Amino acid sequence: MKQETEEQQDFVKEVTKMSDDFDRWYTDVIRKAEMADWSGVRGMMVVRPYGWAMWEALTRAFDDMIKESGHENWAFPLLIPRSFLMKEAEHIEGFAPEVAWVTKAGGSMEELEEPLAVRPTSETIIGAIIRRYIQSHRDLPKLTNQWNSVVRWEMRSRLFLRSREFWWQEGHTFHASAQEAIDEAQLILGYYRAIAEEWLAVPVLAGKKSPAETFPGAVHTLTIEGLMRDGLALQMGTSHYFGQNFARAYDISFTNRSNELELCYSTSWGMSTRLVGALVMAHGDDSGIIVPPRVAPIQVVVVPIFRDDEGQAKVRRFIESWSGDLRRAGVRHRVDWRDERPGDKYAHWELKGVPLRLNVGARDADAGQVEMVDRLTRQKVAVPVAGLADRLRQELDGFQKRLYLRAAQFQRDNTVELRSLEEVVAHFAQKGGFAWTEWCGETEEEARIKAEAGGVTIRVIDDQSVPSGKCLVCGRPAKHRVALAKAY
RNA sequence: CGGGGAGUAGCGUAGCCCGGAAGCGCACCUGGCUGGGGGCCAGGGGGUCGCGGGUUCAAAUCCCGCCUCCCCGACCA
Repeated sequence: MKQETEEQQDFVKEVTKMSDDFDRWYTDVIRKAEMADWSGVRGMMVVRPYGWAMWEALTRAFDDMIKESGHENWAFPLLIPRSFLMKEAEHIEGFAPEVAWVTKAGGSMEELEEPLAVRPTSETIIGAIIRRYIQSHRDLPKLTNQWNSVVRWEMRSRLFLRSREFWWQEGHTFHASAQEAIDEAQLILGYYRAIAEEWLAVPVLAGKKSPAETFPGAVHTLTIEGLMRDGLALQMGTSHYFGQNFARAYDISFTNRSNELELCYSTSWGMSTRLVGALVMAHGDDSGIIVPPRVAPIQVVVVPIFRDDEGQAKVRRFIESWSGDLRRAGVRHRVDWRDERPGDKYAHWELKGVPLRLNVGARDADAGQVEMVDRLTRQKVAVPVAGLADRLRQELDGFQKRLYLRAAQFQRDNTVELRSLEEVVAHFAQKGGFAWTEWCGETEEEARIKAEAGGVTIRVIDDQSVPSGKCLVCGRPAKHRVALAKAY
């Protein structure tokens, strides 16, 4: 009895193993890595510096991309009058269940004349406002974006993946032609793909969503879907083409070259702090998370090893002789001078997913080298300090690539080709991952898949390839090649 | 929002059934030995037992209400 208790206590000290309980592992690791926490306000998270820094890396990367293609950042109101929100019927119907309302305000809690919605997304308020700035085709395209947080009254929350408040960017663009807007949505999807694959090292499937999964009010929705290590898919960014739906609802029109009044074509697109959760779930292992170098707040951690004051001074001088080079070379690094044992520090930084660790002791100082340990392979190699900064940059680059290849291999290993609903049901009863198949395009058939295969949905439609076979459900000629998965 | 479980020091928990001095492990502080993969010894500090009310001589423990968290569903970036 006593032993059992001690074992349990020993166990809880550690992070839950990923293979034992993925959900518990996920929460444990995010909290122990000091990325985020629950706040005490139901469903609302606090993002801690280590997690926020990863989001910041993504925001900088994406902000650069959209600025390059002419987008501008705006700030639009947090609160949206009910009347604004109500104008696009399909849109409000889609969001109604998860909107939080402000109905009272001021010291005496006076009832407001008109309830204000806390934005769940800003199509409506931006639509209502942007019309003032658009008169002529010369005012188009209007390419807006804002970095903000939004509130959705979710019933069930998970750190980063689903919280009642989350941080994101929402882009909203207005164009003079349908084709231009369609191209815009596609352009942004490409950016999201780059963020996922080149920055987060997560390979994704990209394509259209099925009508049932299309954003409320959109003509079509584009998505990128990544695969997490538990076999569930995760939507990592979406881009919507609205046609003239929102322009019609909000009367956003312009005078075209022929001096006729015409409704704008619009898009919207977003990626959120969910991506930080994606990084955790796509790369983590039993030791903790693994952060892709390009978004890592700390790319290289230096662990000094010494016995006494004299040894410490020696190691310190040695580290100082090259750490300036790392800084100048843009290698984000930290020297861990905490008064802990080396083994403690190793475990600590592995949990936090720092890609490279340099162990540096007196012997290394004498030899003019450091011991470099890789978070992925755990292999230790001696590296001379001459040219260290360049070497580390190469290593980080290689690490980023290996991390991507590892995730790509995982995706390949967990992707199958299926032909019938029976096969789908049988497959997803056993495993996760993606399953390519062909579908007739009917919403009822899609609903049957979801119902019979326990929540399996169409994640993406691959419009590039032409289907040759029959619908997996009804057997009629297929219209689309689609990837199925269980998803978050 | 429906069904189930839980909230005791920073973290993880015992105690609750059967009311009667709030304990343990980790973390933290001090000193010492240590130091190349989670080390050891000694001493020490830290608690509105989630919040509010009730029952009782007495409540962490029983009763009522609320808040928060976890799991399962329906909803979802």
